[in-house]
Amino acid sequence: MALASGRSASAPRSAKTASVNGPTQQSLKSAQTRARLIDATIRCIVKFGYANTTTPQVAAEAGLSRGAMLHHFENGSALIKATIVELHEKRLRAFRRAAEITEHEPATMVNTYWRQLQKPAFVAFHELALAARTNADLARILQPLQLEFRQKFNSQAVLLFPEWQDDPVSFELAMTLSQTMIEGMAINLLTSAIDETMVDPMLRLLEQQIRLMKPANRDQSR
Amino acid sequence: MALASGRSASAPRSAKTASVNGPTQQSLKSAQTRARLIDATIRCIVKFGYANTTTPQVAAEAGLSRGAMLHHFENGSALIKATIVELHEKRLRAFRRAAEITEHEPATMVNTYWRQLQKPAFVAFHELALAARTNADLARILQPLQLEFRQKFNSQAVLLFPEWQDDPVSFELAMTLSQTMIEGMAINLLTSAIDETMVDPMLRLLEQQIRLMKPANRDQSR
DNA sequence: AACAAAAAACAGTCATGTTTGTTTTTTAAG
DNA sequence: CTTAAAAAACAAACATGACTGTTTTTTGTT
Repeated sequence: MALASGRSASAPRSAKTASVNGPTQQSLKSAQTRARLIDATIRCIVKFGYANTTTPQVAAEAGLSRGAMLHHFENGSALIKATIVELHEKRLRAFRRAAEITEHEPATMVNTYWRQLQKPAFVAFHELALAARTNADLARILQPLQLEFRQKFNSQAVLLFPEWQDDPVSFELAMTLSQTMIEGMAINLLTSAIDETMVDPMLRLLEQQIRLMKPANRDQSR
Repeated sequence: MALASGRSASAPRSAKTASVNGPTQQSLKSAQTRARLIDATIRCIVKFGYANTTTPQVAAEAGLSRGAMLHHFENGSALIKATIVELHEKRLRAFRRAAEITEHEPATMVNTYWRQLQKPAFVAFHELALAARTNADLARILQPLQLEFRQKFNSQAVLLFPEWQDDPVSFELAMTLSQTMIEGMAINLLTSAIDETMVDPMLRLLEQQIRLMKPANRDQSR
Protein backbone atom coordinates (compact mmCIF):
# COMPACT_ATOMS: atom_id res chain seq x y z
CA MET A 1 0.00 0.00 0.00
CA ALA A 2 2.50 2.55 -1.24
CA LEU A 3 0.47 5.71 -0.70
CA ALA A 4 0.82 7.36 -4.08
CA SER A 5 0.74 11.10 -4.55
CA GLY A 6 -2.81 10.90 -5.81
CA ARG A 7 -5.16 13.60 -4.64
CA SER A 8 -8.34 11.93 -3.60
CA ALA A 9 -11.40 13.00 -1.68
CA SER A 10 -11.31 10.62 1.24
CA ALA A 11 -15.05 10.82 1.77
CA PRO A 12 -17.28 8.53 -0.27
CA ARG A 13 -19.99 9.90 -2.45
CA SER A 14 -22.61 9.20 0.16
CA ALA A 15 -21.02 11.56 2.66
CA LYS A 16 -22.06 14.64 0.74
CA THR A 17 -25.63 13.42 0.50
CA ALA A 18 -25.65 12.74 4.22
CA SER A 19 -24.41 16.18 5.15
CA VAL A 20 -27.14 17.78 3.07
CA ASN A 21 -30.12 15.68 4.05
CA GLY A 22 -29.18 14.58 7.52
CA PRO A 23 -28.06 11.06 8.41
CA THR A 24 -30.03 8.44 6.56
CA GLN A 25 -29.85 4.80 7.56
CA GLN A 26 -27.53 4.12 4.67
CA SER A 27 -25.14 6.91 5.49
CA LEU A 28 -25.00 5.63 9.05
CA LYS A 29 -24.13 2.17 7.90
CA SER A 30 -21.59 3.65 5.56
CA ALA A 31 -19.94 5.50 8.43
CA GLN A 32 -19.85 2.29 10.44
CA THR A 33 -18.23 0.44 7.58
CA ARG A 34 -15.67 3.19 7.15
CA ALA A 35 -14.82 2.97 10.84
CA ARG A 36 -14.52 -0.79 10.58
CA LEU A 37 -12.12 -0.39 7.67
CA ILE A 38 -9.97 2.09 9.53
CA ASP A 39 -9.83 -0.20 12.54
CA ALA A 40 -8.88 -3.09 10.29
CA THR A 41 -6.12 -0.97 8.80
CA ILE A 42 -4.69 -0.24 12.24
CA ARG A 43 -4.80 -3.92 13.15
CA CYS A 44 -3.07 -4.84 9.90
CA ILE A 45 -0.33 -2.28 10.43
CA VAL A 46 0.27 -3.67 13.90
CA LYS A 47 0.25 -7.27 12.73
CA PHE A 48 2.10 -7.03 9.44
CA GLY A 49 3.79 -3.65 9.53
CA TYR A 50 2.95 -0.68 7.34
CA ALA A 51 4.98 -1.98 4.44
CA ASN A 52 3.16 -5.32 4.34
CA THR A 53 -0.30 -3.90 4.78
CA THR A 54 -2.12 -4.40 1.49
CA THR A 55 -5.62 -3.59 0.37
CA PRO A 56 -6.68 -7.25 0.11
CA GLN A 57 -5.48 -7.84 3.66
CA VAL A 58 -7.35 -4.88 5.07
CA ALA A 59 -10.49 -5.95 3.27
CA ALA A 60 -10.17 -9.48 4.63
CA GLU A 61 -9.50 -8.18 8.14
CA ALA A 62 -12.64 -6.04 7.91
CA GLY A 63 -14.65 -8.94 6.52
CA LEU A 64 -15.33 -7.20 3.23
CA SER A 65 -14.44 -7.71 -0.35
CA ARG A 66 -11.79 -5.49 -1.81
CA GLY A 67 -14.37 -4.07 -4.17
CA ALA A 68 -16.59 -3.02 -1.28
CA MET A 69 -13.64 -1.48 0.48
CA LEU A 70 -12.71 0.58 -2.55
CA HIS A 71 -16.25 1.77 -2.67
CA HIS A 72 -15.72 3.53 0.65
CA PHE A 73 -12.12 4.60 0.07
CA GLU A 74 -11.58 4.95 -3.62
CA ASN A 75 -7.90 4.58 -3.00
CA GLY A 76 -5.40 2.82 -0.84
CA SER A 77 -3.95 6.25 -0.08
CA ALA A 78 -7.30 7.59 1.03
CA LEU A 79 -7.60 4.79 3.54
CA ILE A 80 -4.15 5.42 4.95
CA LYS A 81 -4.79 9.13 5.21
CA ALA A 82 -8.04 8.53 7.07
CA THR A 83 -6.26 6.06 9.33
CA ILE A 84 -3.56 8.58 10.17
CA VAL A 85 -6.14 11.20 11.10
CA GLU A 86 -7.99 8.68 13.24
CA LEU A 87 -4.78 7.65 14.99
CA HIS A 88 -3.91 11.25 15.67
CA GLU A 89 -7.31 11.93 17.17
CA LYS A 90 -7.08 8.76 19.24
CA ARG A 91 -3.73 9.98 20.50
CA LEU A 92 -5.11 13.38 21.43
CA ARG A 93 -8.17 11.91 23.15
CA ALA A 94 -6.00 9.50 25.12
CA PHE A 95 -3.69 12.29 26.15
CA ARG A 96 -6.59 14.48 27.25
CA ARG A 97 -7.98 11.64 29.36
CA ALA A 98 -4.54 11.11 30.85
CA ALA A 99 -4.37 14.81 31.73
CA GLU A 100 -7.75 14.62 33.46
CA ILE A 101 -6.65 11.66 35.53
CA THR A 102 -3.31 13.18 36.39
CA GLU A 103 -4.27 16.17 38.51
CA HIS A 104 -0.92 17.55 39.55
CA GLU A 105 0.74 14.23 40.34
CA PRO A 106 3.78 13.56 38.11
CA ALA A 107 3.87 9.91 39.13
CA THR A 108 0.47 9.36 37.64
CA MET A 109 1.31 11.32 34.52
CA VAL A 110 4.36 9.24 33.75
CA ASN A 111 2.53 6.00 34.34
CA THR A 112 -0.48 7.09 32.35
CA TYR A 113 1.53 8.17 29.34
CA TRP A 114 3.52 4.95 29.53
CA ARG A 115 0.33 2.90 29.52
CA GLN A 116 -0.90 4.81 26.47
CA LEU A 117 2.14 3.74 24.53
CA GLN A 118 1.51 0.08 25.26
CA LYS A 119 -1.59 0.20 23.09
CA PRO A 120 -1.66 -0.87 19.44
CA ALA A 121 -2.29 2.69 18.31
CA PHE A 122 1.23 3.68 19.26
CA VAL A 123 2.77 0.80 17.37
CA ALA A 124 0.81 1.73 14.29
CA PHE A 125 1.74 5.36 14.69
CA HIS A 126 5.43 4.62 14.92
CA GLU A 127 5.25 2.37 11.89
CA LEU A 128 3.76 5.26 9.96
CA ALA A 129 6.18 7.78 11.40
CA LEU A 130 9.17 5.76 10.34
CA ALA A 131 7.69 5.06 6.92
CA ALA A 132 7.22 8.81 6.53
CA ARG A 133 10.97 9.24 6.68
CA THR A 134 11.28 7.87 3.16
CA ASN A 135 7.80 8.71 1.88
CA ALA A 136 7.22 12.34 1.09
CA ASP A 137 3.45 11.97 0.87
CA LEU A 138 3.22 10.38 4.28
CA ALA A 139 5.53 13.03 5.69
CA ARG A 140 3.34 15.81 4.34
CA ILE A 141 0.42 14.44 6.32
CA LEU A 142 2.26 13.37 9.41
CA GLN A 143 4.60 16.26 10.14
CA PRO A 144 1.96 18.89 10.91
CA LEU A 145 0.21 16.39 13.16
CA GLN A 146 3.43 15.68 15.05
CA LEU A 147 3.82 19.41 15.60
CA GLU A 148 0.25 19.84 16.72
CA PHE A 149 0.61 17.00 19.18
CA ARG A 150 3.79 18.40 20.68
CA GLN A 151 2.17 21.81 21.10
CA LYS A 152 -0.97 20.42 22.71
CA PHE A 153 1.18 18.16 24.86
CA ASN A 154 3.05 21.16 26.17
CA SER A 155 0.10 23.50 26.57
CA GLN A 156 -1.84 20.80 28.39
CA ALA A 157 1.08 20.02 30.65
CA VAL A 158 1.62 23.65 31.56
CA LEU A 159 -1.97 23.80 32.76
CA LEU A 160 -1.33 20.76 34.90
CA PHE A 161 1.79 22.21 36.47
CA PRO A 162 1.25 25.94 36.98
CA GLU A 163 4.20 26.14 39.34
CA TRP A 164 6.36 25.67 36.27
CA GLN A 165 5.00 28.64 34.37
CA ASP A 166 7.80 31.06 35.14
CA ASP A 167 10.55 28.71 34.02
CA PRO A 168 9.63 27.72 30.45
CA VAL A 169 13.14 26.59 29.62
CA SER A 170 13.41 23.88 32.25
CA PHE A 171 9.77 23.06 31.61
CA GLU A 172 10.38 22.28 27.96
CA LEU A 173 13.39 20.26 28.96
CA ALA A 174 11.32 18.21 31.38
CA MET A 175 8.67 17.62 28.74
CA THR A 176 11.21 16.56 26.14
CA LEU A 177 12.85 14.31 28.69
CA SER A 178 9.56 12.61 29.47
CA GLN A 179 8.68 12.18 25.83
CA THR A 180 12.12 10.89 24.90
CA MET A 181 12.42 8.41 27.75
CA ILE A 182 8.92 7.01 27.57
CA GLU A 183 8.75 6.80 23.79
CA GLY A 184 12.35 5.65 23.64
CA MET A 185 11.61 2.78 25.98
CA ALA A 186 8.44 1.87 24.12
CA ILE A 187 10.30 1.68 20.82
CA ASN A 188 13.32 -0.08 22.27
CA LEU A 189 10.95 -2.62 23.71
CA LEU A 190 9.38 -3.16 20.30
CA THR A 191 12.79 -3.88 18.82
CA SER A 192 13.98 -5.85 21.85
CA ALA A 193 16.82 -3.41 22.33
CA ILE A 194 16.30 -3.21 26.08
CA ASP A 195 15.28 -5.62 28.79
CA GLU A 196 11.68 -5.51 29.96
CA THR A 197 12.57 -5.68 33.64
CA MET A 198 14.21 -2.27 33.36
CA VAL A 199 10.99 -0.47 32.50
CA ASP A 200 9.73 0.10 36.01
CA PRO A 201 12.99 1.34 37.50
CA MET A 202 13.35 3.68 34.54
CA LEU A 203 9.90 5.16 35.05
CA ARG A 204 10.62 5.75 38.69
CA LEU A 205 13.91 7.38 37.80
CA LEU A 206 12.09 9.68 35.41
CA GLU A 207 9.60 10.68 38.09
CA GLN A 208 12.40 11.49 40.46
CA GLN A 209 14.20 13.53 37.84
CA ILE A 210 11.05 15.54 37.08
CA ARG A 211 10.63 16.33 40.75
CA LEU A 212 14.22 17.53 40.85
CA MET A 213 13.65 19.84 37.90
CA LYS A 214 10.55 21.50 39.34
CA PRO A 215 11.14 25.13 40.31
CA ALA A 216 9.55 24.61 43.72
CA ASN A 217 11.92 21.79 44.59
CA ARG A 218 14.89 23.59 43.19
CA ASP A 219 14.07 26.45 45.56
CA GLN A 220 13.67 24.10 48.50
CA SER A 221 17.18 22.81 48.02
CA ARG A 222 18.71 26.28 48.29
CA MET B 1 13.14 -7.61 -0.73
CA ALA B 2 10.98 -9.70 1.56
CA LEU B 3 13.65 -11.90 3.16
CA ALA B 4 12.17 -15.36 2.69
CA SER B 5 12.97 -18.27 4.96
CA GLY B 6 15.37 -19.73 2.42
CA ARG B 7 18.58 -21.20 3.75
CA SER B 8 21.43 -20.03 1.57
CA ALA B 9 25.18 -20.20 1.81
CA SER B 10 26.04 -16.52 1.78
CA ALA B 11 29.61 -17.10 0.60
CA PRO B 12 30.24 -17.45 -3.13
CA ARG B 13 31.94 -20.48 -4.53
CA SER B 14 35.26 -18.71 -4.83
CA ALA B 15 35.64 -18.40 -1.09
CA LYS B 16 36.66 -22.00 -0.59
CA THR B 17 39.23 -21.88 -3.38
CA ALA B 18 40.66 -18.72 -1.95
CA SER B 19 41.10 -20.13 1.52
CA VAL B 20 43.03 -23.07 0.12
CA ASN B 21 45.31 -21.35 -2.39
CA GLY B 22 45.60 -17.91 -0.89
CA PRO B 23 43.83 -14.84 -2.25
CA THR B 24 43.73 -14.84 -6.00
CA GLN B 25 42.90 -11.76 -8.02
CA GLN B 26 39.39 -13.04 -8.54
CA SER B 27 38.67 -13.74 -4.92
CA LEU B 28 39.92 -10.29 -4.04
CA LYS B 29 37.71 -8.65 -6.61
CA SER B 30 34.85 -10.80 -5.48
CA ALA B 31 35.27 -9.65 -1.91
CA GLN B 32 35.40 -6.07 -3.09
CA THR B 33 32.24 -6.49 -5.09
CA ARG B 34 30.47 -8.13 -2.19
CA ALA B 35 31.47 -5.23 0.03
CA ARG B 36 30.26 -2.78 -2.59
CA LEU B 37 26.90 -4.56 -2.70
CA ILE B 38 26.52 -4.50 1.06
CA ASP B 39 27.35 -0.81 1.13
CA ALA B 40 24.84 -0.19 -1.62
CA THR B 41 22.23 -2.06 0.40
CA ILE B 42 22.84 0.13 3.42
CA ARG B 43 22.59 3.26 1.30
CA CYS B 44 19.34 2.02 -0.24
CA ILE B 45 17.83 1.24 3.16
CA VAL B 46 18.72 4.72 4.33
CA LYS B 47 17.39 6.38 1.18
CA PHE B 48 14.28 4.34 0.48
CA GLY B 49 13.63 2.45 3.70
CA TYR B 50 13.94 -1.29 4.16
CA ALA B 51 10.51 -1.97 2.69
CA ASN B 52 11.27 -0.14 -0.55
CA THR B 53 14.73 -1.58 -1.00
CA THR B 54 14.57 -3.91 -3.99
CA THR B 55 17.18 -6.02 -5.69
CA PRO B 56 17.17 -3.92 -8.88
CA GLN B 57 17.74 -0.78 -6.82
CA VAL B 58 20.66 -2.25 -4.90
CA ALA B 59 22.20 -3.47 -8.14
CA ALA B 60 21.81 -0.02 -9.70
CA GLU B 61 23.24 1.67 -6.61
CA ALA B 62 26.25 -0.65 -6.76
CA GLY B 63 26.66 -0.10 -10.49
CA LEU B 64 26.07 -3.74 -11.32
CA SER B 65 23.49 -5.72 -13.20
CA ARG B 66 21.00 -7.64 -11.17
CA GLY B 67 22.37 -10.83 -12.66
CA ALA B 68 25.86 -10.03 -11.44
CA MET B 69 24.52 -9.19 -8.05
CA LEU B 70 22.69 -12.49 -7.80
CA HIS B 71 25.93 -14.21 -8.65
CA HIS B 72 27.46 -12.94 -5.43
CA PHE B 73 24.34 -13.26 -3.28
CA GLU B 74 22.15 -15.94 -4.75
CA ASN B 75 19.24 -14.41 -2.97
CA GLY B 76 17.82 -11.15 -1.78
CA SER B 77 17.69 -12.69 1.66
CA ALA B 78 21.35 -13.59 1.58
CA LEU B 79 22.22 -9.99 0.84
CA ILE B 80 20.10 -8.70 3.69
CA LYS B 81 21.59 -11.20 6.10
CA ALA B 82 25.11 -10.22 5.11
CA THR B 83 24.15 -6.57 5.48
CA ILE B 84 22.83 -7.13 8.97
CA VAL B 85 26.02 -8.85 10.04
CA GLU B 86 28.08 -6.04 8.55
CA LEU B 87 25.97 -3.41 10.34
CA HIS B 88 26.35 -5.25 13.60
CA GLU B 89 30.11 -5.42 13.25
CA LYS B 90 30.23 -1.75 12.29
CA ARG B 91 28.26 -1.00 15.43
CA LEU B 92 30.62 -3.01 17.61
CA ARG B 93 33.72 -1.45 16.04
CA ALA B 94 32.31 2.03 16.50
CA PHE B 95 31.46 1.31 20.09
CA ARG B 96 34.92 -0.06 20.79
CA ARG B 97 36.50 3.05 19.30
CA ALA B 98 34.20 5.18 21.43
CA ALA B 99 35.27 3.27 24.51
CA GLU B 100 38.94 3.86 23.69
CA ILE B 101 38.38 7.58 23.30
CA THR B 102 36.28 7.85 26.42
CA GLU B 103 38.76 6.99 29.18
CA HIS B 104 36.75 7.56 32.30
CA GLU B 105 35.00 10.72 31.22
CA PRO B 106 31.21 10.29 31.03
CA ALA B 107 30.79 13.55 29.10
CA THR B 108 32.84 12.16 26.27
CA MET B 109 31.07 8.84 26.36
CA VAL B 110 27.64 10.40 25.96
CA ASN B 111 28.78 12.64 23.15
CA THR B 112 30.61 9.88 21.38
CA TYR B 113 27.70 7.48 21.46
CA TRP B 114 25.39 10.24 20.30
CA ARG B 115 27.64 10.98 17.34
CA GLN B 116 27.63 7.29 16.42
CA LEU B 117 23.88 7.33 16.09
CA GLN B 118 23.97 10.24 13.66
CA LYS B 119 25.57 7.99 11.06
CA PRO B 120 23.63 6.21 8.32
CA ALA B 121 24.40 2.82 9.87
CA PHE B 122 22.08 3.56 12.77
CA VAL B 123 19.24 4.59 10.49
CA ALA B 124 19.60 1.37 8.53
CA PHE B 125 19.80 -0.64 11.70
CA HIS B 126 16.64 0.83 13.11
CA GLU B 127 14.81 0.25 9.84
CA LEU B 128 15.78 -3.40 10.07
CA ALA B 129 14.98 -3.63 13.77
CA LEU B 130 11.49 -2.32 13.23
CA ALA B 131 10.94 -4.52 10.20
CA ALA B 132 11.98 -7.47 12.35
CA ARG B 133 8.97 -6.85 14.55
CA THR B 134 6.71 -8.26 11.85
CA ASN B 135 9.21 -10.48 10.06
CA ALA B 136 10.10 -13.67 11.87
CA ASP B 137 13.12 -14.38 9.67
CA LEU B 138 14.62 -10.98 10.30
CA ALA B 139 13.90 -11.34 14.00
CA ARG B 140 15.71 -14.66 14.15
CA ILE B 141 18.84 -12.98 12.86
CA LEU B 142 18.55 -9.70 14.68
CA GLN B 143 17.55 -10.69 18.19
CA PRO B 144 20.72 -12.54 19.15
CA LEU B 145 22.76 -9.65 17.80
CA GLN B 146 20.79 -7.16 19.88
CA LEU B 147 21.53 -9.27 22.94
CA GLU B 148 25.20 -9.56 22.11
CA PHE B 149 25.47 -5.82 21.66
CA ARG B 150 23.80 -5.07 24.96
CA GLN B 151 26.12 -7.49 26.75
CA LYS B 152 29.25 -6.09 25.15
CA PHE B 153 27.97 -2.59 25.79
CA ASN B 154 27.69 -3.35 29.48
CA SER B 155 30.89 -5.33 29.88
CA GLN B 156 32.82 -2.63 28.06
CA ALA B 157 31.26 0.10 30.15
CA VAL B 158 32.03 -1.66 33.41
CA LEU B 159 35.69 -1.70 32.42
CA LEU B 160 35.51 2.02 31.81
CA PHE B 161 33.94 2.77 35.15
CA PRO B 162 35.45 0.42 37.73
CA GLU B 163 34.13 2.56 40.59
CA TRP B 164 30.71 1.22 39.63
CA GLN B 165 31.59 -2.45 40.01
CA ASP B 166 30.12 -2.98 43.43
CA ASP B 167 26.72 -1.54 42.54
CA PRO B 168 25.59 -3.51 39.48
CA VAL B 169 21.95 -2.55 39.96
CA SER B 170 22.40 1.18 39.62
CA PHE B 171 25.00 0.53 36.96
CA GLU B 172 22.57 -1.32 34.74
CA LEU B 173 20.05 1.40 35.33
CA ALA B 174 22.51 4.06 34.24
CA MET B 175 23.38 2.07 31.13
CA THR B 176 19.75 1.56 30.21
CA LEU B 177 19.09 5.22 30.83
CA SER B 178 21.88 6.22 28.49
CA GLN B 179 20.79 3.82 25.80
CA THR B 180 17.15 4.81 26.07
CA MET B 181 17.70 8.54 26.03
CA ILE B 182 20.31 8.64 23.29
CA GLU B 183 18.59 6.15 21.02
CA GLY B 184 15.20 7.60 21.86
CA MET B 185 16.33 11.04 20.78
CA ALA B 186 17.93 9.70 17.64
CA ILE B 187 14.73 7.95 16.64
CA ASN B 188 12.48 10.82 17.64
CA LEU B 189 14.65 13.07 15.52
CA LEU B 190 14.21 10.75 12.54
CA THR B 191 10.44 10.96 12.89
CA SER B 192 10.48 14.66 13.74
CA ALA B 193 8.82 13.91 17.05
CA ILE B 194 11.11 16.27 18.98
CA ASP B 195 12.79 19.58 18.28
CA GLU B 196 16.43 19.53 17.24
CA THR B 197 17.39 22.36 19.56
CA MET B 198 16.60 20.18 22.55
CA VAL B 199 19.31 17.65 21.77
CA ASP B 200 22.20 19.41 23.46
CA PRO B 201 20.41 20.29 26.70
CA MET B 202 19.18 16.72 26.89
CA LEU B 203 22.68 15.30 26.50
CA ARG B 204 23.95 17.57 29.24
CA LEU B 205 21.07 16.52 31.46
CA LEU B 206 21.97 12.90 30.89
CA GLU B 207 25.60 13.53 31.83
CA GLN B 208 24.52 15.20 35.02
CA GLN B 209 22.18 12.36 35.87
CA ILE B 210 24.91 9.79 35.33
CA ARG B 211 27.21 11.69 37.66
CA LEU B 212 24.46 11.69 40.27
CA MET B 213 24.05 7.95 40.00
CA LYS B 214 27.72 7.11 40.43
CA PRO B 215 28.49 5.39 43.75
CA ALA B 216 31.38 7.76 44.47
CA ASN B 217 29.21 10.83 44.11
CA ARG B 218 26.36 9.29 46.02
CA ASP B 219 28.82 8.77 48.90
CA GLN B 220 30.08 12.35 48.64
CA SER B 221 26.60 13.70 49.19
CA ARG B 222 26.20 11.82 52.45
C1' DA C 1 -37.61 1.79 -10.36
C1' DA C 2 -33.54 4.09 -8.58
C1' DC C 3 -29.57 4.11 -6.12
C1' DA C 4 -26.09 2.73 -2.72
C1' DA C 5 -23.43 -1.20 -1.14
C1' DA C 6 -20.99 -5.18 -2.10
C1' DA C 7 -18.72 -8.42 -5.03
C1' DA C 8 -16.30 -9.98 -9.01
C1' DA C 9 -13.57 -9.63 -13.13
C1' DC C 10 -9.89 -7.34 -15.79
C1' DA C 11 -5.63 -5.18 -17.20
C1' DG C 12 -1.24 -3.04 -15.93
C1' DT C 13 2.95 -2.83 -13.22
C1' DC C 14 6.80 -4.46 -10.69
C1' DA C 15 9.73 -7.41 -7.91
C1' DT C 16 11.29 -12.09 -7.54
C1' DG C 17 13.55 -16.39 -8.83
C1' DT C 18 15.33 -18.91 -12.64
C1' DT C 19 17.63 -19.73 -16.83
C1' DT C 20 20.60 -18.86 -20.46
C1' DG C 21 24.37 -16.42 -22.75
C1' DT C 22 28.87 -13.65 -22.83
C1' DT C 23 33.25 -11.98 -21.20
C1' DT C 24 37.25 -12.24 -18.26
C1' DT C 25 40.43 -14.55 -15.27
C1' DT C 26 42.67 -18.65 -13.53
C1' DT C 27 44.71 -23.14 -14.18
C1' DA C 28 47.51 -26.26 -16.32
C1' DA C 29 49.08 -28.79 -20.31
C1' DG C 30 51.92 -28.86 -24.41
C1' DC D 1 55.91 -19.21 -23.33
C1' DT D 2 51.84 -20.17 -25.59
C1' DT D 3 47.46 -21.76 -25.58
C1' DA D 4 43.30 -24.57 -24.54
C1' DA D 5 40.04 -25.85 -20.82
C1' DA D 6 37.67 -24.62 -16.57
C1' DA D 7 35.80 -21.47 -13.47
C1' DA D 8 34.20 -17.22 -12.04
C1' DA D 9 32.13 -12.59 -12.98
C1' DC D 10 28.84 -10.24 -15.34
C1' DA D 11 24.68 -9.41 -18.21
C1' DA D 12 20.18 -10.14 -20.22
C1' DA D 13 15.72 -12.38 -20.81
C1' DC D 14 11.76 -15.09 -19.27
C1' DA D 15 8.01 -16.74 -16.43
C1' DT D 16 5.51 -16.32 -12.10
C1' DG D 17 3.03 -14.09 -8.50
C1' DA D 18 1.07 -10.22 -6.09
C1' DC D 19 -0.70 -5.78 -5.51
C1' DT D 20 -2.98 -1.72 -7.62
C1' DG D 21 -6.52 0.87 -9.92
C1' DT D 22 -10.53 0.44 -12.97
C1' DT D 23 -14.67 -1.36 -14.69
C1' DT D 24 -18.64 -4.28 -14.67
C1' DT D 25 -22.11 -7.08 -12.42
C1' DT D 26 -25.00 -8.50 -8.55
C1' DT D 27 -27.53 -7.69 -4.18
C1' DG D 28 -30.47 -5.21 -1.32
C1' DT D 29 -32.89 -0.67 0.47
C1' DT D 30 -35.93 2.93 0.14
